[in-house]
Amino acid sequence: MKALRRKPTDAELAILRVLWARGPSTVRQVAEEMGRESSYTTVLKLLQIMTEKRLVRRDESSRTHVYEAASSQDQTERQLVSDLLDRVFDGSAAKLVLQALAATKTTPEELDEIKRLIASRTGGAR
Amino acid sequence: MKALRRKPTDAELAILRVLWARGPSTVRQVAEEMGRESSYTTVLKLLQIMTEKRLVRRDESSRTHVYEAASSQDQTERQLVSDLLDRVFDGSAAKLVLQALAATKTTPEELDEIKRLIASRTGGAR
DNA sequence: TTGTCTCTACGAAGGAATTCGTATTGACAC
DNA sequence: GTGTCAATACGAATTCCTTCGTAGAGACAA
Repeated sequence: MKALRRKPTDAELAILRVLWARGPSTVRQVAEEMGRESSYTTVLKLLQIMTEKRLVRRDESSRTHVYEAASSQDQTERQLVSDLLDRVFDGSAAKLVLQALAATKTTPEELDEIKRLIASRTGGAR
Repeated sequence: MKALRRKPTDAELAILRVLWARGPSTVRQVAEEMGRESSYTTVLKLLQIMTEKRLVRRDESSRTHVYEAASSQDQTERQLVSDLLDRVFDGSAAKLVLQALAATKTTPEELDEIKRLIASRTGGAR
C-alpha cells in the first residue's frame, strides 16, 4: 500500500471528473454518467483501486457505498499542470502558455480572460 | 503494428528530449546524456520500441545506428498540451493558464513574456 | 586465427492498468 | 423459511511499460 501523490491515470481521471461534477456518488451513478463505455464492474473495480490509492474516499456506512474525490479538482488540476511543466517545459509557464494558445482556437473572450488573469498577477507585484 | 498518434510515455519523453537537444544520436550518446539512471540496454530497448511506434527514425546505414526524433519538439509539446486540455480542462485554455500560473512561482519577466504572447494574438485578430 | 570490444537483437520478468466474469452477501418481499 | 434483486468482493486475462541479462554478430588488433 503506497501512500501518496501519484498521477491519476486516464481512466481514473475520467472517474474523478464525474465525482467532482456530481459530488459524492455511488458506483451505479458514476457508471451511468460515464455512458456505456465502461461496465458497472469495471467502474467498481477502478473505484476500489482508487480507494486503496487514496484517490477517493469511500463511505461504507450504508450497504451501497458512496465515493467522493479525495482531492479537489483545483488541486488535482494544478498537480497535473505541474507535472507537465516539469516533464515537458523545463518549468517554464511561458512556454506552456505559448503552446496552449497554439493548440486551441482561442476565442477573443478567452484571450481577454487570460489577460485579466495576468493583470491581476502583475498588478499585485508591482 | 499500430500506426499513429499515441502519447509518448514518461520514459519515452525523456529520450525524446535528449534527441531534441542533441540532434541525431546513438544509443550510447543518449544513455550517457541520461546519466546513470538507465542502463545502456534499457535505452536501446526503448529506442527499438519507439522505432516500431514511429516515435523516432533510425538510420541503420552504419553499424552503429543513429536515432532521430520523428516529430518536432514543437509538435509534440502541442500535442501533449492538447491532450491535457481535453482530458482535464474541457478544452479551455484560460483554465489551463490559470493553473499554470498558480502552479509556478512565475517571475515578473515571465509574466511580461506571457503578456506579449497574448498581445501578439489579440493584436492580429483585432 | 583468436581474442576483445562494442554494438544490436531478443526474451523474460515484474509491475501497473484495464477489463470483465463469477461468487457471495445483504435486504426485503412473499 | 425461499426467491429475487442489487450490491460488493475477488480473481483471472490481457496488454503495456520498464528493466535488464544474455546471446550473437561485426570490426579490428595482435
